[in-house]
Parts: sequence; C-alpha cells; structure tokens
Amino acid sequence: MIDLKLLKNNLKDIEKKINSRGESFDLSTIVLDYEKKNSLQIEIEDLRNQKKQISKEIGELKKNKSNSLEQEKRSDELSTNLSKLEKSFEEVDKKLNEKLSLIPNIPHEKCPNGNSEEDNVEVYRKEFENPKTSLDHVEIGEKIDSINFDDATKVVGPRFVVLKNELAQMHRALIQLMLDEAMKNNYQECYVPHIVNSNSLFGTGQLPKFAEDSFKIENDEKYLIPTAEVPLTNLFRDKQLAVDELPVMVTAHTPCYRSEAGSYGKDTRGMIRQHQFEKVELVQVVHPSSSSNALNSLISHASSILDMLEISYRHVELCTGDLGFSASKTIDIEVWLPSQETFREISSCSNFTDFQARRMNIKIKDEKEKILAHTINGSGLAVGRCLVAIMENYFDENKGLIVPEALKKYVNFEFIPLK
RNA sequence: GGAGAGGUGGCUGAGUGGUCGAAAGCGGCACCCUGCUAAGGUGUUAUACGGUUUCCGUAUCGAGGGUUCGAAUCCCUCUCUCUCCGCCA
Repeated sequence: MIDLKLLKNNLKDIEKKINSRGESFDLSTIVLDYEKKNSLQIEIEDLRNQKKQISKEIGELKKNKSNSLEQEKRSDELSTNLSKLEKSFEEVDKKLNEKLSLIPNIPHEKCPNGNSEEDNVEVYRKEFENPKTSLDHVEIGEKIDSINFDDATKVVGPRFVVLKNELAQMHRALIQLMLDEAMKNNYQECYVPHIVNSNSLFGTGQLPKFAEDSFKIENDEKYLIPTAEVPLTNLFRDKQLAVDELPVMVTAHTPCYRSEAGSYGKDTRGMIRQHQFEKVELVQVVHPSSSSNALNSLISHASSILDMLEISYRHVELCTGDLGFSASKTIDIEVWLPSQETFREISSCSNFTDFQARRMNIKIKDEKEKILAHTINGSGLAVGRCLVAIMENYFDENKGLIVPEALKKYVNFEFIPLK
C-alpha cells in the first residue's frame, strides 16, 4: 500500500513513477476519494460531537427527573442525518481501499526504465569453469534414471516431477546446505505453516490482485503458500519492533505452490516451471535507513550458495516494467543453464520499502516515535532450479553426474553413475 | 467432533446502561530526594484518523450487526484462546 498523504502531496510525480511500470493508473481519482472521505469525516465527527453533548444533557435531565423530550427529538434528527453521512462515508472509504489495494509500489528512483525483461540491466557476473555437455537436465535425468515426469503426471497432472535415487538425496542435501548457509549468516530458522489465510496474502501483496496465481483450499479462505515470504513476513504482522531487535532475519525451507495461470506453453519441458517446488527463503525486517544495505547483504547471502557450488551466475536489476507488484527494487540472481545457453532466474531479491509493512502494520518503535518498517526478501535459493543448474553444469558424459565439492559432505557418494 | 469457560491499555486485572479511553497494581519514561540505592516521592505513560495542529475532535474494551437519547456493560452472529471428553500422525 502506498502512502496516501505522500500521494496527495506528490500526485504527478508518483503517478509518473507508478505508470513507468507499464500499466496506466489514474491516481487522481484516489486523491479525490481521499479528500471526499476527509470532508465527510469532518461533518460526521461534528454531528457525533453534538449528539454526545445532547446525550449528556439527557442524562443530567433524567437524573433530576426533568423533561428531556426536546433533547431526544434533536438527537433523533441528528441520528437521521448521521446515518446518511455514515453510509456515504463507508461507500467512499470502501471504494478508496479497493482502489488503493490494487496500486503497486512506487519503483525506486534509480530503477531502470523499461517495458519487459529485455530492458533489465545486468549489474554483476561471476563465471566458473565446468564440464561441457549438450544434454539438458531432462536427458541427464534419464541417463542417471532419477527423474520422472510421467509418474508425476499420472499421480497428479502436468507440471510436477518425481525425483528418485541419489538425485532425490541431492535435492534434499541442497536444502540442508542452503539452510546451513543461512544460519551462518545469522538468519533464524523457522518452520512455518504451508497454508495461510487471506489476510496474510493481502499483507505481502499477492491479494487481492493475484488471486488466480495461488491454490485456494476449497470452501475455506485459505491458500497454499506461493513462497515462504508469506508466512515468514506475516510473523511480524501487527508487531512493534524495538530498534535494538533489528535487523530481524528469518529463514525457512518450504514447498511453494503456484498455479502458473497465464504461463501456458511456457517452460513446459523439464522442472523449470512447476506447480510445486522447494525453496529456502530469506526475509529481513529492517529500519528504513538501512533497507538499501540490507538488500545488498541479502543478495550476497543468496549468491554465496552459487559461489559455493561454483556455478556461473549474474545479477540483473529489474526494470520498472518487470518489477513485481509489491517491490520497489528487485535484483534477480540468474544461474547459467548450458542447455538453454542462457541465465535463468534462481532467486529474486527485493526491497519492498514500507509497502508490505503498511499493509500488515509492522512498526519500529523508536524512543520517540513509531515508524513503518521496511521488508526485504529473496530466495536463498530455489531448490529445484538449483538442482537443474547442478545437473547441467556438473554432468560428465562418460561418468555421470558429479557432486559439487561443497555438497559432498551432505551425501555419501561422489557422483551419480550412468544407468 | 461433543461440553464448558473466557477475550478489557505494554502486562496483571476492576468495571453489568450515562460523568468510562476506562480503577488499581506492575512495567516504561521524566523530574525530585537520599551514603546502607535491586530504596523512597511526584508527575507522566494506548492506537488510528481528522482538524483552524504546544491544542481540539472522532473512533477503538476480539470482529460484525442490533436495542437505546446514550453500550466495555443488554441481545444476535462470527472468530480466537483455554479446560474436559472423543478421535488421531
């Protein structure tokens, strides 16, 4: 949620920034609604004040056993007027909230302008030498008899996968490695619910606009989580954090469920885009003055996994047109996939400024004042895609899939042989 | 799933129709006093929104509705917590 007062005082500037995302929002009607709401509020409060006074008078009169009919009549009149005004106030307020909750965050000043992925800007690249193969992870999976999409389709449907044998172990080991790394970086490990209520999804910004992206539990206002960002960040909903508790740093491994509505025909091969995947998420709640640095630290925490695994990656700053709804600034970490001869997203690290904090009322208590916190998060990392990256970067066509050095202490084999 | 009890400020806990945004205590903050100081005294201490912004107004006692001139208090619905029983990984 953006700040209404700020919007009112900087309408043109904010409208321009938000519309640089590519969609055209009319923010001036929001400001008009806001002003209308305020003027109604003034009227209503005045009438309520009068009514209160009269009620007090009636109380006094009754105590003295005096007649209070005159006052009761006036109070009735005020009530009639009030209920009319209150009704229109509620309408305006509701309309205003509905509109406001659909407005995305304001992109950061320095966010590169652009319309799509094409306009994202590479800001960093790190390369490692690895064995060369022309096979993609699906073919590699077959060669080591460890990956099966048909079984998954039978059990549930498309966009799921079954992993077996040592590859399934490696998948699990990756989670362990990522959590260990997060804890080394002082994140507190949490085990969190994988189902959340609609308030939580509203808080992080998936609702109301992106309801169709999530799996909803039938006959219940609850959803499977699309990312651990939702339960982790909502741990702090309606909380007031003391300055000396900051920065709050939490992590969790969870499965993530996404309907992938609107991505028909996209990444249909392999396990790049699935309805269910595992992820280790990093979340920070920080003071506004340090959110920019916090994002950088989080990016380096996430990237360190790829440094350890020695797989080439780059950082890409998302342009205004590619930015997610709640984010003000986002750096994607993209990993090298030889089969596609391209870098693919494996983590998305964002600064949400006070946008999520305003939606879920996360505050920081200073000695003097209370201010909204800033929230930061990113994957550290997406496990499925990381496994894909390992498969394609560590496959020796004569030997099998080699276990990256950093992962060896988590499994009891050096490589997965060809079957 | 069945039965019962209960949700009041940072916390404990009074309050069953008016002068209650709410006693008292604890905790916090400010000042004062004081050589036995982990003591004493005084004051202050909720949140949000709005305004003509050192002040004023309105709302908020789990949430929503109702009764009433007037609701923390009465009525209805929902929700959450606790206890007991049942079932169960």
